[in-house]
Amino acid sequence: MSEETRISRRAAGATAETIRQSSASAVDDLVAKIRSLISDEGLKVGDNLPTERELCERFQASRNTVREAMRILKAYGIVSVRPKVGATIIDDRMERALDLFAFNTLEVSRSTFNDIQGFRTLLEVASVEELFERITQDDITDLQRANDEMMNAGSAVEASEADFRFHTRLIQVLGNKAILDVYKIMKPVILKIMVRGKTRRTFSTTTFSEHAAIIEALSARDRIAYQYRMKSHLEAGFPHFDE
Amino acid sequence: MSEETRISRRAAGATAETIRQSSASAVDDLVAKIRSLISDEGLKVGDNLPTERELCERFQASRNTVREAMRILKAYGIVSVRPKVGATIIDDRMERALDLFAFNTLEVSRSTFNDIQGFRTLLEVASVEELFERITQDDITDLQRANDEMMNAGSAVEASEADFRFHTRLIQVLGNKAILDVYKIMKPVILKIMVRGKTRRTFSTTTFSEHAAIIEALSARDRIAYQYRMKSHLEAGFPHFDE
DNA sequence: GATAGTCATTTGTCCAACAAATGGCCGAAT
DNA sequence: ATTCGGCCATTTGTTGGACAAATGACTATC
Repeated sequence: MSEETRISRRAAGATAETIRQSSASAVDDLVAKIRSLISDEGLKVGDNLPTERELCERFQASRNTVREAMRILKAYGIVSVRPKVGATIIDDRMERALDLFAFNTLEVSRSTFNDIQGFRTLLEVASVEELFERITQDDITDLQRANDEMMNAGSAVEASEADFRFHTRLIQVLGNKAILDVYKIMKPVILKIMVRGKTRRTFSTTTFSEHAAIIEALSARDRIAYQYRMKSHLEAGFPHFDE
Repeated sequence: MSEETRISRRAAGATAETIRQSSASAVDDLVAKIRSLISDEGLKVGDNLPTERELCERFQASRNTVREAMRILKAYGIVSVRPKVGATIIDDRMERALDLFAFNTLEVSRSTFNDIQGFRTLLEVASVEELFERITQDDITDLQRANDEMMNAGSAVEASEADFRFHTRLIQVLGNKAILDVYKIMKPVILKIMVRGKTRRTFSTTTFSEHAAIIEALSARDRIAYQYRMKSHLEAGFPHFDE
């Protein structure tokens, strides 16, 4: 490296130092600056940030620094970055916040079972009005397919995956991203609950007909039957968790 | 750059490709690998990760890739990085989850508002049976206290905190930890929704009487009145989010 | 008009160097 | 012997530059 280049680099560093908003690192400053940029320019979900190289110029930072800042914004669910397209503003903060809890899957205790199944009862049974208001024939077809896949699964684990897919598909009908995210986050625990005390055979007999009965109630637009059958279905695993 | 260096780089890239766990980016893979490392080695809070350069060697990645991965882990509240000391394992995930929404840059979008309030309607309105089954005089007393505190709050922010306390106390009646945790995670978003289009005065007039009416319905064990009033209360902020 | 190919742009990864921070070591002063 | 200050080695922080890979846009061809 030539001497003059080194000097100019040092000078650039000193300049950045004086401009620096806080005493934090250059990356953290950059995150703050990009945040300001978003609010100052009034950027909304769907809009694009400047390219990385433009951000380098604008804020006098190297591209690696910009990239580390972008990684933070990505981790926060603020932007989605794609090659050629650039950084698009999104709002996945809720999903990210919930993600943080999916890190550890501990043993499922009786009380955890009660809490999770109680939660699911609220989401899948108490939501009956919204559910019946929105459900279409396509939804019912998908539910039937998931149930068939569960019956034909090769193992208990595969079957429980299909079982979960059935319930997720039902939640999806509500059209509420926050609820769907929460449901997905609970997946590891729900899977554990599903396989507990069951064999591959149980899925293709008992569980399959319970699902079929639920689908039938949905088709017939029979709220009472739906609520009764879903509630019973969710309580079915209860005896396996006495502790 | 010499020709042989270029070739070796290309070869290294190919090797990484074959080893790569998923089809995701090298950084995402590295995050997964470091997480595996943490659980495989049984590392606990307070322990240190290998240095960045050691991670480079171990996982055949460049230092920039390692650093971007570390930024993600930092953003997730899994590690704390200090010069000379290195990356120490921490557990700030809960705190980080709450921080996510304090990220003021992004306004609460209309769709987020709809999702969150829809979720809350499910939790606070559709849970009416369970709620009325469990609620005691002590619960009602606490609700009244929270409502009084909201009226006497010194600022809109303080009032919204009390407002949130009121609703959290209600959720608490359900006795379901999973639901309560999820509600707490949503706190920052809910707070934003609460202050939207409101002044300190609004809290001590409109919001206060809405809460009072809800408490009255709870005391009178009037399910229908409770559901109607809570639903209206949750929908009150709706006009402020037309976009 | 549809389609396959190329081209340019943008992100993704790598490398090498130096700056800055800091824990630990060593020596001097008391 | 102990304490304090300064030096040193180690580690993270930042920079610049190069090339690979992905992909949207444009163009030529049929």
